[in-house]
Amino acid sequence: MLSDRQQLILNAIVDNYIHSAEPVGSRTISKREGIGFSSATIRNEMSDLEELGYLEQPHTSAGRVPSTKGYRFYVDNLIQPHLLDDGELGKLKQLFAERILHSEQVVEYTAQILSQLTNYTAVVLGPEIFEHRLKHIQIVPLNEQQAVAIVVTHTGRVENKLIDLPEGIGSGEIERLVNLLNSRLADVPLWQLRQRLYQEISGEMRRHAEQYEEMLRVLDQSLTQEEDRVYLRGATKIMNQPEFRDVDKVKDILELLEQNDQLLHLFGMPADGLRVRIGQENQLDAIKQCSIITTSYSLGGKPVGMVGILGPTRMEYGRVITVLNYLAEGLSRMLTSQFEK
Amino acid sequence: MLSDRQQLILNAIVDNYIHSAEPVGSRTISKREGIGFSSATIRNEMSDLEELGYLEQPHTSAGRVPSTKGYRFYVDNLIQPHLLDDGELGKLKQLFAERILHSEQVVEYTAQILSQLTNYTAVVLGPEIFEHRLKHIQIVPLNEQQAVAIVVTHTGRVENKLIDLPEGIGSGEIERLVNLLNSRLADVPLWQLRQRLYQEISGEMRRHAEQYEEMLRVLDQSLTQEEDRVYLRGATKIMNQPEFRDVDKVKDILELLEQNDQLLHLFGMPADGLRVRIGQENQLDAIKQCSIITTSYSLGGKPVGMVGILGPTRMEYGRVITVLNYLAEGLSRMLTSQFEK
DNA sequence: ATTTAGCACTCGCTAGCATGGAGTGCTAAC
DNA sequence: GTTAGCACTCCATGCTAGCGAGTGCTAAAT
Repeated sequence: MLSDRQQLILNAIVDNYIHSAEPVGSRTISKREGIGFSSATIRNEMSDLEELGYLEQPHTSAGRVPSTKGYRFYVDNLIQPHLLDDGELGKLKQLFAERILHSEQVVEYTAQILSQLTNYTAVVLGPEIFEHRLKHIQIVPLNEQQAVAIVVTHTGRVENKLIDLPEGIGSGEIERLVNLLNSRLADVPLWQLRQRLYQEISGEMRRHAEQYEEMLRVLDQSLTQEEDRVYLRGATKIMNQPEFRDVDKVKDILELLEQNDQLLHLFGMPADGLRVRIGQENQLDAIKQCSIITTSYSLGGKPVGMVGILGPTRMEYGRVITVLNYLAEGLSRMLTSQFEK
Repeated sequence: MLSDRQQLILNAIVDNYIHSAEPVGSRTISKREGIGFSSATIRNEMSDLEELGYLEQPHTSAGRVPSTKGYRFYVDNLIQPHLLDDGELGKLKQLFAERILHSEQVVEYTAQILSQLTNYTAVVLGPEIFEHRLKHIQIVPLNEQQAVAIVVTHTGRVENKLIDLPEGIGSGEIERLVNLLNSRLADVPLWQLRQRLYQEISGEMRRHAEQYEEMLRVLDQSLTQEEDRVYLRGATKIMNQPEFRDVDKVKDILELLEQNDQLLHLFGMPADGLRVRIGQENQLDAIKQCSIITTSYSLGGKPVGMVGILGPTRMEYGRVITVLNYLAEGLSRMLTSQFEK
């Protein structure tokens, strides 16, 4: 375990490096407020910290830079709560003040504001809607062969999909089907829909089994359009960082961000709650010099979506975590209130 | 006007520069197939072409590079039709073979393929739907105050919007309203909808004027969500170009591409048909070293959307134009057939 | 009159070298 | 245990020389 003084020095080094982006030397630290030691003492401690793996030296006779392990210790033990100023708080509060908006739109704005406020790349995953309850099903025939199937949830979310109509089905039959489905399946949570659909159609409607199959497939698909849930904002912010003045590095990262499925993978949730992945801890080579911070927002205590930040390892962890927590809480509150209606 | 030989040489220089990205010297040209002159002769011609403004010299004792005026002449007079190979044609044909897809999805894939095939950034604007005819209107109440308004067009496009319900309106009334609207407004093109809505409600329903106002506003808005029509793919491709190895240049461009409204402005249509904007011809500083090629696709002869490419001024104009034309034609055909159903 | 060979000249690019400065590591003194 | 002092390392910067690609001009060739 690190001594108090080692922690003090490590903290100072990380703080300094986060803001200067330059390797920090012993003299810089010894001059800092709250550090009462000479540069020589600091040098000795730095040497120890390097040996322990918390610091790295780009080359002999350069200052020290935190290693992944160093950042990890900083994030886990040293980080201090960051207070938001009035301007920041104002922006955040405003976001949740809008009343007539689909939850998807709020999520989109969240990504926007998150990126603006932190100056890093923001990724937000829209809420999974399995908990949403069915409000209305509609099938609108377009011609003899095709129709649009529409599902409305009680939160006002609308999903639609083009479907093939079974041969020879009449508009009357479609209407009967829709009425049946609406009367039997109203208020059923979407995740139960599939199962319930099978139950309900066991009776009189059995003879049209194939068309229900089609319906099932459509509903299934319209509820699992995961890719559309990814909102990415401020992808170019990474270029503001001095350590990313190299096109090749930036290119790898931006190419990654262009792929929705990769984003879903990077920011998708195994864990709920705050999660910080620092530099080398990331699997993908392209972002081994980046950190990803994510946290989940929830609906009735159950995590349904994610807000996250991608930035350089040299990131303002304290600030970002504060903002993320604030937004996740806000989204959770908003979703929950929308749900109780 | 340029002499035949000057045109021949200009053509050779542009072709060479497009592929090498290096200033081209007189010897390079004199060695080319089909050019029977010594480097000294070429040098004299180059000197003339520079004086006329078609070429530029990065510095004395460097080769020549086409100026904007040079590219312009090349595009307008020298470009030769480019033939697509089997692999490219296959990809293109496959795109339009899918049957059960919303036109929006086809447009999205178009952007993808366009970028893949050209290795430049692709922008496609989804079709304006003012010509689409109304198939179905639905209002689904969520609670006492809110409802979702849904508009389905005869092409299967679905638009929806959360709306506030007028105080004290009953579900019976809503149903009557929806039935009325559907019976009176079916098959009306969306651009007439607003006007027709006013006509139809003149009679018995007049007393609920405010709620129709609300409806009107909603329909209006849901039909003018222009920003959502922009599909951008391959934004990072610009980084493959040797002249964009500088983060600052790339940053300006990518920041521009992040803004949907700017894209709409850059690729939006004043003109129908092919349009090439080369380098300095562009208004925005960020893309003064880029070229934008756009063409429109249409529905029944009337342009409704755009496909476009953004690349370096040193772009493979011939190839890009061929691919763009092919895709625009394909989209037009697809839309038109979808419309006739 | 046009084309071409020849040659001096220009200019960017690279390698090599000296210099300065920031920072370390070690040692000896406090 | 802490600190002052000092030699040492290594990067960054600036300078210079040499190289090479390419030009522009002139004079000779067609």
